[in-house]
Amino acid sequence: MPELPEVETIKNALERCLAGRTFAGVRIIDTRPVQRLSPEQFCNGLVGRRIIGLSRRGKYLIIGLSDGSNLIIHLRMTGALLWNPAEEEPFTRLEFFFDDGSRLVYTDVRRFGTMYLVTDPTEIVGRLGIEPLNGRFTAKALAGILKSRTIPIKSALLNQEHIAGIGNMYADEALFKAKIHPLRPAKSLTPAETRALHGAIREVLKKGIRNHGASIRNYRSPDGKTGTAHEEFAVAHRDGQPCPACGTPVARIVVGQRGSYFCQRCQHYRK
DNA sequence: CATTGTCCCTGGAAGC
DNA sequence: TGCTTCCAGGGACAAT
Repeated sequence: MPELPEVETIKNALERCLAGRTFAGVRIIDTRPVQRLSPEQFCNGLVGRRIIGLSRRGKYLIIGLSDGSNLIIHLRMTGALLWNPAEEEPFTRLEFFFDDGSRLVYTDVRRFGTMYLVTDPTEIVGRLGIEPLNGRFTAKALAGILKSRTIPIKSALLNQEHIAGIGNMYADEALFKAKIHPLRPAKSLTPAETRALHGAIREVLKKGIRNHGASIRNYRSPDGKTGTAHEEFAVAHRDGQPCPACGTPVARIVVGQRGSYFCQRCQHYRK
């Protein structure tokens, strides 16, 4: 499941592949991912445009084009972008062809992924909250986000309108690192806990990027490889395995309809 | 406004 | 072995 570190990894890899290339064609096998535009409008808007640069906002990948428009892609759960795959990829939904004969293949088993072609990116990403790796995301900023909210802290971290890019895996990892129970009301965190969580969020995301993302399910980087971040997860998707800190088996509960992994001992429910 | 619930989608796992 | 049912989950949207 691509979250911030996975999308950042994809962006970095695709930058090297795509920079300066011009779209020569688009093959839409499944129209579902293409939002707002007809397949014809989508193709016509891309063909002939050169790629200026790539960026990321939350879990969205933004590909800037020479005419000022932007191709914005969200991979949701199982979307993947593969650069010049050697073999035919299963679940291919769409293919982009470039002027030099290279191609970018979009696969998505569950067909939840979306793509947009817009002039103004804020149309799509304008509602997103603060970037957690931006310097403006301080412990104080986090405190401001949490102070009035009664929802479980885990749910608050997953709300993209508060903080952009944290998904299920990294929320669990950050809460473990800060020793906070996922069900604690967001507003109940002490200043010390808020500072710990702020640092933990930044650390787990940076570590995820260093390890080129986590491959819990279908995530692959554009070269087809899997990341290694999941190998160093403490609790995420590790129910029953020993907590790296105390050895207690990792527990799984459901918080806001999402499976949540944590250590009942290290993340004891206080207050 | 804040919060909760439903839906989308499909392969793989679990159950019978 | 083979069929059926359940589950995962980001985010849009509706309901409360």
